[in-house]
Amino acid sequence: MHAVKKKALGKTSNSPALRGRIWIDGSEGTFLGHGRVVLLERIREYGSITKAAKSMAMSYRHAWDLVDSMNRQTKKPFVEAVTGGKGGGGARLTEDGELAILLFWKFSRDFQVFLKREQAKLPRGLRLRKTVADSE
Amino acid sequence: MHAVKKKALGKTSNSPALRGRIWIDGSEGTFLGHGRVVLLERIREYGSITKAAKSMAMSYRHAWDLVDSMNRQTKKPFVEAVTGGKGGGGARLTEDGELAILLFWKFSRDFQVFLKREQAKLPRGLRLRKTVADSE
DNA sequence: ATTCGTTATGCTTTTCTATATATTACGCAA
DNA sequence: TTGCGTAATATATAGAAAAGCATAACGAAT
Repeated sequence: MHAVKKKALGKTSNSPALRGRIWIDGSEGTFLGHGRVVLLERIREYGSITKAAKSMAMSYRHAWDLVDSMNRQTKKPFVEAVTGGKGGGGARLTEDGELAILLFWKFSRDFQVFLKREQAKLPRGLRLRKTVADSE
Repeated sequence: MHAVKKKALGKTSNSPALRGRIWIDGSEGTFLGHGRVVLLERIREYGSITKAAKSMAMSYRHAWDLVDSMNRQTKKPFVEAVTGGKGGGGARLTEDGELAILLFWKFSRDFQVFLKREQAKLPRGLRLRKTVADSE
């Protein structure tokens, strides 16, 4: 990471950063979230839950549970898997899964815009303590 | 472990719900979040970290850690505590703490508005499965 | 029939967080 | 001086989530 130095560091305090997370809920609770959507993208890319999980440093068990959770909550599944056969099988992203990805990223982009706007609204009143790391 | 589950009503609607959480970050990570702000309010109400924690079913240890984390990251502390004395001591919310509460709730209200607007934008395309009646 | 890589599934272990418990310090008041 | 209720701090326990591990089923290719 490259730190941009604009002026000499004086006694000015940091401006706090806004952060957030968003989800789409279904009948069992979480239905779509950042991690799940990335997982869907990786499944599309690799055609395999195993490879998708590995590419995210996630256990296969966890990845499978997430896929199963999504499939249980949709009328039409996002991922269709086959066992056995050429290459041992694999998994495929359905058209609905594709749309889900688009839907969530749209939501996510809107959210980032929201955070940026809120950031701009922050009053100068709130003074945070500086850190050593901020000096480099 | 009981097999009794909350009876699910047969919903005919399948519109997904949007959910989210927001935080304000400081030099050590989380600085302000929903739980921390409620804690500040309770400290103001009870004048005691112990009573505030109890009112939230939160361990004193955890509450103290949160207060300490906020105080470490602000230039001027949000909570001032005194040990010993009449009643054994207590804790008091500072003016900056008061402003922090207002600031966060404003952020939080804006976020709720955002979620409502996003909800309205949701396409009818995404079909979720209806709440599953117990088949056991 | 054997091999192969993946899905699917159960069980165990690790990890992280918060709770629970215990102890000391504190200072006013009786 | 003693008692009281709180702050402050250390250590231990519990619960949940994820990872790790083991194993069976599967079906095309060889």
